[in-house]
Amino acid sequence: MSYQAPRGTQDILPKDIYQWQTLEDMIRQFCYIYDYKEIRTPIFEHTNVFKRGNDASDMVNKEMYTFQLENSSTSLTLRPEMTAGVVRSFVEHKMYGEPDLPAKLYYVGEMCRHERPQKGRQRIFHQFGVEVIGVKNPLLDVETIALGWSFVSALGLKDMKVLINTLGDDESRDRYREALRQHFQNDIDSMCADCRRRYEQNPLRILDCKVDHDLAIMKSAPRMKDYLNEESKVYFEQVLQGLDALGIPYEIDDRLVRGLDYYTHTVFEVISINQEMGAQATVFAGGRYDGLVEYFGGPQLSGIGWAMGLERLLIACEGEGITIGERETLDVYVLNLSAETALYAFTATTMLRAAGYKTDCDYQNRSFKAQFKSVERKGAKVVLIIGETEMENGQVSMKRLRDQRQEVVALDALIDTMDDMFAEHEDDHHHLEEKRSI
RNA sequence: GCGGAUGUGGUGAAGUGGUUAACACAGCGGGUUGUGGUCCCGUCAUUCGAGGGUUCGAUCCCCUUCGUCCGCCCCA
Repeated sequence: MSYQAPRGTQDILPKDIYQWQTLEDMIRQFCYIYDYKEIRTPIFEHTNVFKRGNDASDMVNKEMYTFQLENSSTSLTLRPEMTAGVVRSFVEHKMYGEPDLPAKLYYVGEMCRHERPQKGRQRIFHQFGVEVIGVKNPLLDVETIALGWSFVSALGLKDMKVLINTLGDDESRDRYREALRQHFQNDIDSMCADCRRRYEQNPLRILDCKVDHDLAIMKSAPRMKDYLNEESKVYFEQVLQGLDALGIPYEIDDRLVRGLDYYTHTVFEVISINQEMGAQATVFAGGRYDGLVEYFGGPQLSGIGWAMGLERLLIACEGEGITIGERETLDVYVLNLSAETALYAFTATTMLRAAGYKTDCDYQNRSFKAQFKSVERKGAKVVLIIGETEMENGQVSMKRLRDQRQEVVALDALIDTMDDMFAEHEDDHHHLEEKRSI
């Protein structure tokens, strides 16, 4: 093999595409009901859209596909996430000036991160996500979570868990970060290398260290909730009350801090506890961001959003034995018996297609047997058999697979006969209506 | 970025330093010159991820490289 797709990327082949199409259809239906509008932003942005001065996350600092064209001084980056691009767009198009805020947006698209691939982690992967920007109301935190939760529930996923926490506002978080630094100050040198790094970059992440998890110093570490100011505390309580009211189960996890630097207040992570998930169990996750709109030059408006890894969602579905979408079938297969009748058969095929019947035929002059196997593989409901006799008489032989009924009809009467035949059976009829309505 | 496993036809897989690379499924052809799903027969990898090296000779030994899988890290 001389050419292969780059590491961590994959082709989604026709045999699997129905899953993706079904998933995307469902996503659009859900967002339609919640009155969220789709937004499509560029697949690359100016690097500084993602790389913002204070950002210490690995995603931004180590995993971005950043490039610069030879005769240009502009640095561009393939998007590793959508939130930054969406907020940039929100500000650039002054959506904050539109009536009926908040802007309720959703997207589906591929993201690029230069990570080491493993189960549930690829270099190009698909995310479905929502962003609600312009109004700060705990009910919107609840609404976004509810949208995602009802979506995964509608798919039939049961092994799901909502973990939630609050980081408070900037003031609360700064005070907490300082408290953590002081707490670990004397012991940090004896802790693991990762923790020493986190101590500098993001002390909050020390708390979910797996290596040093059992140290006494961990257990005695200060808790976020003790550093929340009144406003932050009330906000979080209102979010939880909303979730209670909707009957969405959750666990408060005060070690949940999230990796992206822009989060404030609510942060959450919805994980699958299914065995098949491997090490990457987070299906969708997100939080509120108070400072981003302003960062991009807009007014001081808050937003909330989450992103869902669609490959991970499919793994979770597979783990729970959920199949998405149905096998495609064919209305008619046109079986041609000789090279001499090929054009006649092709004409019949074209007539059926023009009438809205999903039709395919043979292009290889294969044997009767081989063609009939195609009929089965493709799940055709009706097979048209065309040989020299039919052609000479301007007819076709039409066989309905359901009851093996076969008749010879004039080519001119083919479509009428098909319509009658399909109308007899309710499922077939339904199928026909669907086709006709296109 | 670190660690471990792995790579033979469309698929699932045997295999050995020595000339024709098992077997099964799928495909295709035929038995049944025009009615399938069963059965029978035939056919189907100058080639063992790629590139180099050792050797009289390498799919099997060595090196490099690429991909895949799993874990760490990180994240969706």
